[in-house]
Amino acid sequence: MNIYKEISNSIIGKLKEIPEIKDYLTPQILNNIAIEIPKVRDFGDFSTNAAMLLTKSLGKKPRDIAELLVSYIKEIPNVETVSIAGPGFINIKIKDTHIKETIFSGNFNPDTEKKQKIDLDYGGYNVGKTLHIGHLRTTVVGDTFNRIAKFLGHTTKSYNHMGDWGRPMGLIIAWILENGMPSNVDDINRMYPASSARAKEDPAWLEKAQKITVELQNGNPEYKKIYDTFIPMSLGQVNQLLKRLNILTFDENKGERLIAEYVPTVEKILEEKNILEHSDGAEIITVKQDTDTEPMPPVMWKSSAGAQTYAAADLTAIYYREKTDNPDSIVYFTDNRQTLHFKQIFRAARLVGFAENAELQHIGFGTITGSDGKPFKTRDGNVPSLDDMLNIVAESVRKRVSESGKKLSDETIEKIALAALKFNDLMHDVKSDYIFDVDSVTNFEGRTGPYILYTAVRLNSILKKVGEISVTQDCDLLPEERDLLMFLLDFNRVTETAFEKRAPYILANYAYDLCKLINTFYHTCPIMRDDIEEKVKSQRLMIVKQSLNVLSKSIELMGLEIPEEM
RNA sequence: GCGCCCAUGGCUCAAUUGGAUAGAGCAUCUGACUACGGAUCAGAAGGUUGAGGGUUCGAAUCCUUCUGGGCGCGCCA
Repeated sequence: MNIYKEISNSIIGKLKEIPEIKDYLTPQILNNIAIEIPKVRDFGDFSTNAAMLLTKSLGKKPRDIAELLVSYIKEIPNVETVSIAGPGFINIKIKDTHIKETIFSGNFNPDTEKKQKIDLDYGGYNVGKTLHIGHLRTTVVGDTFNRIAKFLGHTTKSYNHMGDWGRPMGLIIAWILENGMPSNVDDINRMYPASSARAKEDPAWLEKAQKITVELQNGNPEYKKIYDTFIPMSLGQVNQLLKRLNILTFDENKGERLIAEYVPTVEKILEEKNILEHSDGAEIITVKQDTDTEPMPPVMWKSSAGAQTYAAADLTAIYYREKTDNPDSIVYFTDNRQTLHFKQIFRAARLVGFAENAELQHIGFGTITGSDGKPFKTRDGNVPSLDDMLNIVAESVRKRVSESGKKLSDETIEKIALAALKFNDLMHDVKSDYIFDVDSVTNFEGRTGPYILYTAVRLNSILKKVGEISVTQDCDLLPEERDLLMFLLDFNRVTETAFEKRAPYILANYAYDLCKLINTFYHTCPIMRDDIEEKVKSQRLMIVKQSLNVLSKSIELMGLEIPEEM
C-alpha cells in the first residue's frame, strides 16, 4: 500500500495524455516534476509543481498551464478536488471514502519493486574495551536500518567487524605476561587502557606489544592460548549488552581475526595484479588520483613491523563478502572520522576489482558531545559505558514512577529507559554531531521515547476494552481524524525514504509526529462515551486500531518494545 | 598548510533534498471536559536561517567570498 506512489503514477500518466504538453515532457522535466505532500495541510493532500516547470518550454504563464492540467487531473479516480494556488501549484484532495477504504483494509505491507541484497557493517566493537557512548550510534542506527531494510523485503546480512586482532591484543597480552591472567571481563577492560597508557610513555613497552601482536598473528602458540582465554570473556560481555539493548543478533561476528584467514589469498591477488608497493619497510597500495584536491595517503596493507593492519582487514572483508554474499551494496555505519579511511579502502577495492557490482557506501555520523561541544564525558571526566548510561536513565524512570505513585515492574522500567536512550539517538540526523544532555534524555515529556511508548500503551488500553471492530456504516471525518489517516497513508513512503537515504532518523521523526496526531485525535474525538453514536464509535475504534498498527510497526523498527502499562 | 563536515528562536532538533506562511520539543506565560490513562491536550510569546554577493518563477537548501566551530591528512583501530 503506497498511496503516494499511486497518486504520483496517476498524475504523471495523465500528463502524458495531454496533447498540448506531452511533447514537451522531456526526461529532464519529468524528473523534476515533484509530487509532494504540502507542508501546510490546508492546501491539499498532494501538490505538484508541473505547471511551473513547463512555463519556459510552452511560453505561457504558469497559472494558465495549471488551468489546463487541472482539467485532466480532475479525471483521476478518487480525486475529490483540484485547485490552483500561489505561483501555479496544483493542489489535489483525495476522497475521504478512498482514504478510509485504504486505511481500514489494514494493509501496510510494503510493495518494494526491486529487492536488494545488502551487507551491513556496524557495531565493530573492540575487545578489551567496554561498549561506551561512542558505540551507541553505530549500534542503534545500524540495527534500525537493518530492520527497515528487512521490513521492505530486502535481504540483509549484518556483520560485526570486531576489533580483535590488532595492537590492542599485543598490549593486553604483554600486560598479562607481566601481571597474570584476568579473572573476569572487568580485569580485561582495565588492562587495555593501562597498557596503552604505559605504551605512550615507554617506547620499549610499545615495541614489545607490537612484537607480540605480530607473533600472535603469525601463530605463536603461547600468545594464542592467552588470547583464547580472554576473548570469550570479552565477547560474552558484548553479547550480553547487545541483548539488553534489544539489538538483532548479528548474522556474522567475523572480525579482524577471522577475516585474517583470507588475507594471504587477497595478498596473492594484490601481488599478481602488481598493486602492492614497498615503502619504508611497509607494504602499501597507492590510491591517489591526479584529480584529487584532498590529501589521499596510500592504504597501509602491512606495517613495517609486519603486522596486519585494519586497512587490510577491511579490504579483505570486501573480498570475503563479495565471494560469500555477492551483495548489491555494502553499507558501513561508523563514525565520520573514518570517512577518509573508507574512501581509501573503496578505491583500493575498485583497483583490485573487488565487489565490482556492489555499491560501497560509508555512512559517517557525527560525534555525541557534551554541552561544551567536546566528546561526551561524565562529570568525573570518564567516558561512560553504555551499561552505565542505561542504568542512569533507568534510575530516572524509576524515580518518576515512584513520585507518581504508580507501580511498574523492572521489566517495564527497563523498556522505558531503553526507549528514552535509543530514541534520543535515533531522532538526530545521522551525519551531524549531537549534544547528549542527560537532563533532556531523562526528561520524558515531549519528543522522547517514553512519549511514543505512552501513546501506544493508551491505544492498547482502549482496544483491550472492545472486541472485534468492524465499520459498516459510513460517517464523516473530523479534521483531526482526516489528518491522522492521511499521515498513516504516508508510512510506506517514509520507510522507503529512510531506507534509500540510509537515514533511520526519518522514521524516528515520523513516529513522533504520528504520536502527536494520535494524541490530538485522542483528545478531540471521544470514543467510549455514552453519547457517542455507534457508527462514529466503530469508525473511531478502527482509526485507533490502524494507528496502533502503524505505530507499533514503527516502534518495532526502532528496536523498542511496548510495555503492558506505564 | 591541504581537505572534508557543520552553522536555523534562550537551549535541543526538523524542514519530505529547490517549493507556498521555516515547523516541533525543552524552558517561560495562560488555559483544558470531575483524566475513554495528565509521561496528555489547546493557546501565547520567541526567527532578516552566522555575514555579504550570485544563480531563477521560487533558496535554510545550489554556486562564490568571508567569519566561527568540529574532524581528518602512511605504519592507532
